[in-house]
Amino acid sequence: MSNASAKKKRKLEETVDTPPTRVDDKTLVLISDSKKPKSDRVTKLKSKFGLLKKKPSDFDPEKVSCWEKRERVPFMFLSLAFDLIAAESGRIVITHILCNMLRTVIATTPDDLLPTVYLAANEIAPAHEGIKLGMGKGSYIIKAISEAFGRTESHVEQQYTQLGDLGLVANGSRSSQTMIFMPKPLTVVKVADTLRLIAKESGKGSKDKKKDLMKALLVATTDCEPLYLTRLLQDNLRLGFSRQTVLAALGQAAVYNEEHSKPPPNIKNPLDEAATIVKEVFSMLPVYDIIVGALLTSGVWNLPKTCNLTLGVPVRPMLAKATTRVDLILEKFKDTVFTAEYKYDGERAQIYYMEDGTVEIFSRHAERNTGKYPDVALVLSRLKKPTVKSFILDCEVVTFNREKEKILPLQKLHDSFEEDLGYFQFATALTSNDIGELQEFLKASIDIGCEGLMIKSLYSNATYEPAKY
DNA sequence: GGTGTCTGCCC
DNA sequence: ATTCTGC
DNA sequence: GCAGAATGGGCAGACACC
Repeated sequence: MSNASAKKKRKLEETVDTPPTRVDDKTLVLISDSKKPKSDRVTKLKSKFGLLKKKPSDFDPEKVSCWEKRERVPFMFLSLAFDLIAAESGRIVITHILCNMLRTVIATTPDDLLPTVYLAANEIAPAHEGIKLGMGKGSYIIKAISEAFGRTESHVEQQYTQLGDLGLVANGSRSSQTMIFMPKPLTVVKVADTLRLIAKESGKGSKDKKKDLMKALLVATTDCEPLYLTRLLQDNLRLGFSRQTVLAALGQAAVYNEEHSKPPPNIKNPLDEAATIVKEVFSMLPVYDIIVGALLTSGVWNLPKTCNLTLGVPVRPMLAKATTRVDLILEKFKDTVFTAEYKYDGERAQIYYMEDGTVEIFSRHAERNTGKYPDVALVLSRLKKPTVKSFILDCEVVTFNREKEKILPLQKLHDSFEEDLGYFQFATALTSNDIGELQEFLKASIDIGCEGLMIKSLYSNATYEPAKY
């Protein structure tokens, strides 16, 4: 994170406004409103939000919020929190800010916790639902910005090249413009909902509709909102934190707002523990909707009871670590039995077979690939032994020339499936700690077009650990 | 309807 | 996927 | 060692545009 210094610099640039450029004749030219009084609300919020930076133990949500209980959380509040984070580079402080921000939302308008979490993580829907904004980071957003703020596209583009951040361009464009009437303040839900609307738009003319929805949001922004809205639209918050940090902050926030249960007595550090729980739970069931819901109704400490591996919702697949030397493997696994499998050169596939016979296939990043491999789905239903009612497979899909190539043996430990050469096979594996054998095995894997070996411990620590991302 | 660009996803 | 950075 | 950010090659599907 080359952030600390770069960020500070950006902050400076940010205050250098773009000169009020002449605009194409169809657009109203507006006068700077920087002298005009801001709404009371905003001033009040701005005078208080620095409190978010306090250590969570010294923080009081009641002192920051300046909206009524159950009232929709202003997008300004989130933006100000982002602004505070922008000046920080250490993740501990960033987590505190996020934690306090989330606590404030829980304390005032718990219904808004879910959209707030989504925006903070810069996501719009569970990964496996495949709901994407679908307009990249450039051209269409540039269009929206130029239309919303009355600039020419080429002007925006030029500023973009100069500043290297469309968010700053948006901020600059906005601040030298004034509104005929104050727009209705944006709320967190409004932004989150609109992002979904943008994502849902598809087909002919959809790009324009997406652009218009963005424009409508941009037009309603003030202060630092254009910056963060733009970055949210670009799917690139650039604040030095990401999902893991949000999850940790969510867990910590829940500890402070815990009404449901006290931390179990044997827990040393409830904050760390809660953060870990939320992160782990998310890796098993990556759906904020369920986790946030469970968190609010029954608390963090009960999360693991309600949020579990769910058929049809892809877990984050366990990842491998790369190494280039076989001897290092022996060193690492010296006290345990391990196996080496060919590392097939294909695509990761996580396959769910539900009790009703339906099949879902997901990619490494939880994209729904069910329709991509119809043959795989069919073949598994066929080769599954009748006693097996449901299953989850984590495997590699490869293309296979059935005429020329043939892949060999099968191991015995799997007795839930029949193998079928060229359709469904278990990885070629060797269980050995003989360096010579391993070297040879590695070479053999490369010879048939694999990428190397996968090493897996078989006894100690031999669990499936979802990836932490 | 064909072509070209954009976008996102795989590794 | 890899590579780099800060913590 | 971990989390986050930035980067690259290849490719396919979606959409815009002529």
